[in-house]
Amino acid sequence: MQPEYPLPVDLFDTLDKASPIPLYYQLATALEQAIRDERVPPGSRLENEISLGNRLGLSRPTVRRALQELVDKGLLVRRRGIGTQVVHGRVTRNVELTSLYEDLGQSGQTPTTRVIAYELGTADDTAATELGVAVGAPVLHLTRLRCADGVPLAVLENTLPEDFTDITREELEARGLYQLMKARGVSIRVANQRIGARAASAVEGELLEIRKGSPLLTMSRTAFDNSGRAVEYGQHVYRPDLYSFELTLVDR
Amino acid sequence: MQPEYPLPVDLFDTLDKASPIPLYYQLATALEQAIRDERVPPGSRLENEISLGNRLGLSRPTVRRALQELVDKGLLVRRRGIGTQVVHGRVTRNVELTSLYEDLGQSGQTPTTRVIAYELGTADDTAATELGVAVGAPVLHLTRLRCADGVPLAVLENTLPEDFTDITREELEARGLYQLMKARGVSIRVANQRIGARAASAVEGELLEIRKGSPLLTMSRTAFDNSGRAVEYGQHVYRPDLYSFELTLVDR
DNA sequence: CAGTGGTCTAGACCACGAA
DNA sequence: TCGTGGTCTAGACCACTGC
Repeated sequence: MQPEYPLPVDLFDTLDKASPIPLYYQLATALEQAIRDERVPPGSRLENEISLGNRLGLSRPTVRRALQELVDKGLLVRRRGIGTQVVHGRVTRNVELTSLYEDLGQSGQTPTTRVIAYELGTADDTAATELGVAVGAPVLHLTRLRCADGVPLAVLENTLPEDFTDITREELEARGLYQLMKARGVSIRVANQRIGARAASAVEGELLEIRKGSPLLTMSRTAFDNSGRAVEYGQHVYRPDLYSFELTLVDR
Repeated sequence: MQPEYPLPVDLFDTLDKASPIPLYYQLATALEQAIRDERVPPGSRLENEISLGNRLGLSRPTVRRALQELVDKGLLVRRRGIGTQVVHGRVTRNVELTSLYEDLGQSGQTPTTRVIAYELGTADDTAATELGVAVGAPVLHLTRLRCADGVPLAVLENTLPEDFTDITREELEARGLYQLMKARGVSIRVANQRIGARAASAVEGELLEIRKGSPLLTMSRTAFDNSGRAVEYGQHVYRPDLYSFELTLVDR
């Protein structure tokens, strides 16, 4: 069996039992950073959870919860009777429940938005089904062009329920949609997405500065807030040379 | 506050404490089925976890774990001080760690496979990086055409490490790759995927019976087994009119 | 056999939201 | 003030692995 890798104790000096941040989260974050920095090498076998808990002054369930977080992110692999190992190979980021606007900002690009259409209308069949409102109910229709460092990247079409009609064009050009919704006390908890591809229409080609008929990456999404209500339906298209989706799948 | 929805007790008659199947899993499965069948209506508020545990003869952590499974799947939403609610709106399936072959079978279609290329070769730069082997190391290169009910659906290119060279063309035409690997004692635990789009090449167009230059949905994936070793690198292209990816994102 | 992770219990205290 | 979920503890038994 592979010998266990002694986790540097100083990794966990940052654990603060008085902090409002949960202990399992503090531990998971510290360990994740150590793995990403390769201070804990790929493939190495970690110390068992009981002994780790003793060294850290944490109970076993707390340690387990921290490790499970990293298993779910695809960074660790555990086997009964064997132990816990760091996955070989590059660790990648993941599709998360963030907006494109924030994603771009975090990857060092400057996002800008142009509002193409902004209209109070009524829900068509698709929008009504996705948002769980009646056909013909008042909704807000948005079409935005999102650019990164000035290069057109995506056309974002969204339908929102009536209570977001106080969002202005100016706000939409300055911030991401999720930020604006959050500022109104609505935070997104769950989203169902479908990712596909199709050819660009003439209008899409013009907006994205590509030829009509070229491939587009498509994503349609319905998002729900923390009470389970549908608060957004979107149909987005992306330039595939500039954007793609990354995700990590874990068997559990 | 919304009144709580009394979970039908008979839903949980199937709980079997003697079964080797974990109790939290039995409960999660039973409840998921009840939600999908709308025996528990969308938006309804569930009974609190303590009382649920008492009624079922389970401890609170066990009940919590079952509920958390469904939160992670996007079926439930929980709020402190409020309670647990079923998400509104359609419940969708998810991208899971299964092969296309199994996916098609489960959705009632008949998958078939034609092996286009089968060669023992050496790892190029990309494959070596992804699989974590040396450049020039012996690997198995596969190209397969996957059809559903006789209609060409995807071209699957894969690179496997040396120890899978006993997989035959005949096996590949009869089963999915993951099934063959599992039969050899290798089960896939983690996979990193990137989903994008591009135009079809002439060869791809011919295989998939579409025009050269039409849009393709692309997926590249590196998969790891339960010891964290990379066991597969694949570059797949799909006909976007016949295939798309569904996923559920949850904020945690 | 000894060591590992997987499951389960019984209870405690806390933070948040609603009444 | 009360009920809810969120966190944490201390311990138990089991299943699987490798020696």
